[in-house]
Amino acid sequence: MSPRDPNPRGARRSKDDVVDAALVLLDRVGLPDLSMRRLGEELGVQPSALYWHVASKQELLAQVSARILAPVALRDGDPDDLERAAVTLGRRLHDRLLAHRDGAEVVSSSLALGLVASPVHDGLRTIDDSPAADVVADAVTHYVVGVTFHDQQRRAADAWGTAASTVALSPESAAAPAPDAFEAALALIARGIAPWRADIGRASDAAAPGA
Amino acid sequence: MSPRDPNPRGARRSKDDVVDAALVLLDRVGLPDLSMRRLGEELGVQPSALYWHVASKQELLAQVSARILAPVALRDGDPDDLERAAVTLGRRLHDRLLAHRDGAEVVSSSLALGLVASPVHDGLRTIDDSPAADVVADAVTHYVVGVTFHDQQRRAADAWGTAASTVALSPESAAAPAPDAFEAALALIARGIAPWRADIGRASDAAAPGA
DNA sequence: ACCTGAACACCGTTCAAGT
DNA sequence: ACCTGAACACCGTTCAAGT
Repeated sequence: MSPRDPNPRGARRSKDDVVDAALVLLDRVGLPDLSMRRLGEELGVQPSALYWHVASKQELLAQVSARILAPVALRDGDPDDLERAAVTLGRRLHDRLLAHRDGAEVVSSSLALGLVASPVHDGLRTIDDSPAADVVADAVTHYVVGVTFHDQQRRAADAWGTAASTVALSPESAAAPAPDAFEAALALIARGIAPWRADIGRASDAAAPGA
Repeated sequence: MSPRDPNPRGARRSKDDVVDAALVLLDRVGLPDLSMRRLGEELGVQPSALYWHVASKQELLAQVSARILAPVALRDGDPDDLERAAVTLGRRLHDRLLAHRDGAEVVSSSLALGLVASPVHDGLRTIDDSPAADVVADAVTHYVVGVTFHDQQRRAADAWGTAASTVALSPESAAAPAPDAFEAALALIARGIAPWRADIGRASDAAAPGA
């Protein structure tokens, strides 16, 4: 019951245990309160012990990001044209980010640091190996992550009274677009970019001359 | 010359001085090293003195964000149709974020917390007061901020060797789209969404029944 | 009006040493 | 192989008190 010493006998932890605990703790306390010390406490271990399992907090968060993103991957039965696959992956990414507290912020920085692979890019590349796939993936990923990050931060701020400052807020906090606006924008981004295969980025070196 | 006591006589600081110094320090050391203690040192003042000028570090960063974003605003001579104005503002936002170290990260969180106004939203709303303007502004803002954040983080990581981990990187670090791809994507996002005025978000309450 | 000094309650990370 | 204990070098913020 007590948070200290939940593992009184030799029961050692694996790296997976550490990542699991981090994800659970993230959902309970949020990213700002997810510290190595707090996580150690949760696992009944000194903070320094965590550094046997992971090289740094950033690496730990990258593992957490990978867990969050795993179900986004393209699967059997998904559309196989660029435009519709982009919408499917974007919607799935959105769902996954919303499924965990501060999910968008955690994933955003792991993605930016290149410590986790982007499932949208990976998925769309299997459908279309032209540079257009990356451009669509960029647009969809940044839109979805941006909207979700904004949304989650606002919720957190509203919850803990940080709101009402420089910017005049409408009562409902003006936040994210309504669900149908999100869906519509996602579809339009994909529709706007996907069909456009002209020489987007001849800057890429001669990689796939045949395609 | 010495960083301590550059203000030996009574010379007191204004809030503007503090924000100015924060922006200069940001450019020199980057966001991770921009601490209240370091900033106090730079101003020849105890860290606690800063709290007379700003309520919190977050508020300080919001002021810094406002300075960064100020020149993005729509001005005379700018296009007055939604699609072209969106591209102009997006390009301008990109330039401003790139003009300061970690600009995208600083602005991103101030924007998400609602502590600074979005110049893209404000600008486009003067052109078109339908909900479509907000949807275009969302897409453009999140795309530009996302791409720039990604780009700046990768540069920083590459510079200080954090790269080469989980994800296989191409030698050139695969980073942001080539400049022309960025331009193209921005144009396509605007072109994809702007013309689409159908009932995006009837969720918004009856605000502008005539328009 | 603006600032000092001291304190509170924290951080991530390293590293010798233990089992 | 996995962990402890102690330390290093920091954080943001508060608050009485000074001028």
